[in-house]
Amino acid sequence: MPPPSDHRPLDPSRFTAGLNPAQRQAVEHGDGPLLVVAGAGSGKTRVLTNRIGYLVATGRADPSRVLAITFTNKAAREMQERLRTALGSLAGDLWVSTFHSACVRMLRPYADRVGLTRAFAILSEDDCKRLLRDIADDLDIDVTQVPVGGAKAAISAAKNRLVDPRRFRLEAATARADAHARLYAEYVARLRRADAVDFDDLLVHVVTLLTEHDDVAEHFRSRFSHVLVDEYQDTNRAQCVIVDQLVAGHRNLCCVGDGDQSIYGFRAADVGNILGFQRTYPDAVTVTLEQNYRSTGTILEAANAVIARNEERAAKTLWTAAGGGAPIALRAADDDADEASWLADEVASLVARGTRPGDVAVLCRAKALARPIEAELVARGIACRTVGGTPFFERREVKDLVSYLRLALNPDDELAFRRCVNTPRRSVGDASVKKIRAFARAYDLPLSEALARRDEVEDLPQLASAGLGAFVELVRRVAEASERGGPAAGLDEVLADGCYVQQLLAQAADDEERQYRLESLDQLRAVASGHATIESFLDLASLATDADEEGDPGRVVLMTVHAAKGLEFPVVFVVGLEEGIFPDRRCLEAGPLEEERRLAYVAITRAQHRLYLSHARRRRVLGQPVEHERSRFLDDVPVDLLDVLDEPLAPGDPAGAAHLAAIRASLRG
DNA sequence: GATTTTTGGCTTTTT
DNA sequence: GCCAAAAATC
Repeated sequence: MPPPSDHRPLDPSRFTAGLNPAQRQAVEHGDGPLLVVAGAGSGKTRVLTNRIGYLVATGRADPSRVLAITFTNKAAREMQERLRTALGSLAGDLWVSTFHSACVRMLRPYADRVGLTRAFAILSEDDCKRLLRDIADDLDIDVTQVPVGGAKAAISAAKNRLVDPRRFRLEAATARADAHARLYAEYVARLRRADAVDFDDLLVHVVTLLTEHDDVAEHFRSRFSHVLVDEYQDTNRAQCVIVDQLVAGHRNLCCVGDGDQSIYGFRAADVGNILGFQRTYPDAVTVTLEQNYRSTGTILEAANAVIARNEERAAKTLWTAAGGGAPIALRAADDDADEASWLADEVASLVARGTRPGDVAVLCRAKALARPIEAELVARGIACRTVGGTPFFERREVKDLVSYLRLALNPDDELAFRRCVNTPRRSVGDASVKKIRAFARAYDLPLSEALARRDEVEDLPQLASAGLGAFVELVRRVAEASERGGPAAGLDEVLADGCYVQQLLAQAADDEERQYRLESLDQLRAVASGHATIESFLDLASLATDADEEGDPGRVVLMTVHAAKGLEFPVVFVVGLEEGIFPDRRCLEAGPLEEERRLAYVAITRAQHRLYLSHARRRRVLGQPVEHERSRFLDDVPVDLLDVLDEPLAPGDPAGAAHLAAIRASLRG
């Protein structure tokens, strides 16, 4: 007798209905490695989601043994939701998450294997840099010669390439690299001592678990029967090893990606992973999705023309069944202000003709380029929002309060301690903190122990000692309250006497800021109350980013091209298309521009119906106006696709300018 | 020890 | 041109 079931049996055909042959092949593929090379807008998310649904519906996979990896938390949430709709209650058991969240889940139970406790803290970028600054100080490294930002980037790249401090040191060829090597070694040691990890460690430690602890590796290999990875072109060495290790037994691996959209090389992403997939898995089936369902023929033709100039790529040409559509508007502005004002005019006119502001996106190479445009839109009363401001969990007031929870969980968390020990003020200044730290270091005591024995610290002012007493007591109460009522109760304990709020409001410049800060606190409390334990709340706080926020149909959205990856908009403006800006100056100096070109390709392929491109002859960079030629990527777009607004095709060529002016005059007349 | 002023560094891009 | 950290001052 078949087991009783609460829900109707799922019909697998619902996951293949309406697919084109290539999509269907990918969804129906049986066991073994599968690579889906999916051009922009070719329905790759749909394929991935339907494949999971199909595996479950045909009974080939138990949902609780499927691991799906996405690039952002938002993508994970969306896929989770789609699957929940399609699979009903069955979807609840699926693991859909980013690499980093999945690694946290895998690492916590086995933290002791890599020298951590289960309660290890995940440090933010800020915390890491602060730690590096301390280390540089102790090692007598001059941070004006070796900026910590650069050091952090170098260390991060090394970790993602699985280069340990020893090898890093051997490969260090310059004085700066040598300084980085010394910082790296000490940084790793201190993180471990602090029972803390940075983002990259999440991957590195899981690699260690999977390659050096056979029982753990075995556990996870049998834990998951199918592994699916989205945006595979942006995986790095560490992530690649994790995936390979996880599927080492069954080899049920499905990777989806597009080498042409690999834009995270600076974060150690390695296009080689996707280009070499077939070499790693010689029996892999490769399915290529070339039909685009997103953009007009004109937009696609422009995108193809731009990307075709790259040499390191798998040949692939997107096509669409849609018509040509409107030409691409190209605007040459005098300066950044002119560009902003033109853009605002265009948006206003689009909106007047019925376009919803939320259907319009403005994309730029770097965040700073969005500022003048945002200012202009606001001045014109056009609602907009910029993705990538200070993320919620990086806001001062949020970090202050989260630090209390971190300390409640781990009383030895020194970075959290320094952040909130004197916030609100309790007469424990820098000098007193230094004394405590020196004391702890001298006797090799953990922070909590040093605090308990603060009477033995020399020259600790009476006031500071009393303040520390009150502080330790408060943290104890926070821990207690959190134990009883979750992290929200812990936060309430911090806020109970009102000192923190009072000080926060006193420091605010105006009422608007006060309002904003109070809202942050409310939101934080709301988020915290959704978690039963400090641990789960802190994991979220460490891994959440503001790209996770939902769109608003009433607002034009401004963002970087990186932030726009995976999104689509009916109307797209790509601004700042200038040599030195896009492509970026450093990349121009660094050599081949393949990644910059891919970035341009990603930008163009976000557009569904209308695409606007612009560049400014003069632009303020770090305050000073700088002259820029227009971007080479503009010259790659076939002229017949363009509607040139106000611009001679060859800048600085008087004949060309006169020629076009004549054409325009004749058109007007 | 706290508050204000000054400097300096920085901008690619982010989980 | 902006922000954060160091220095100068109260």
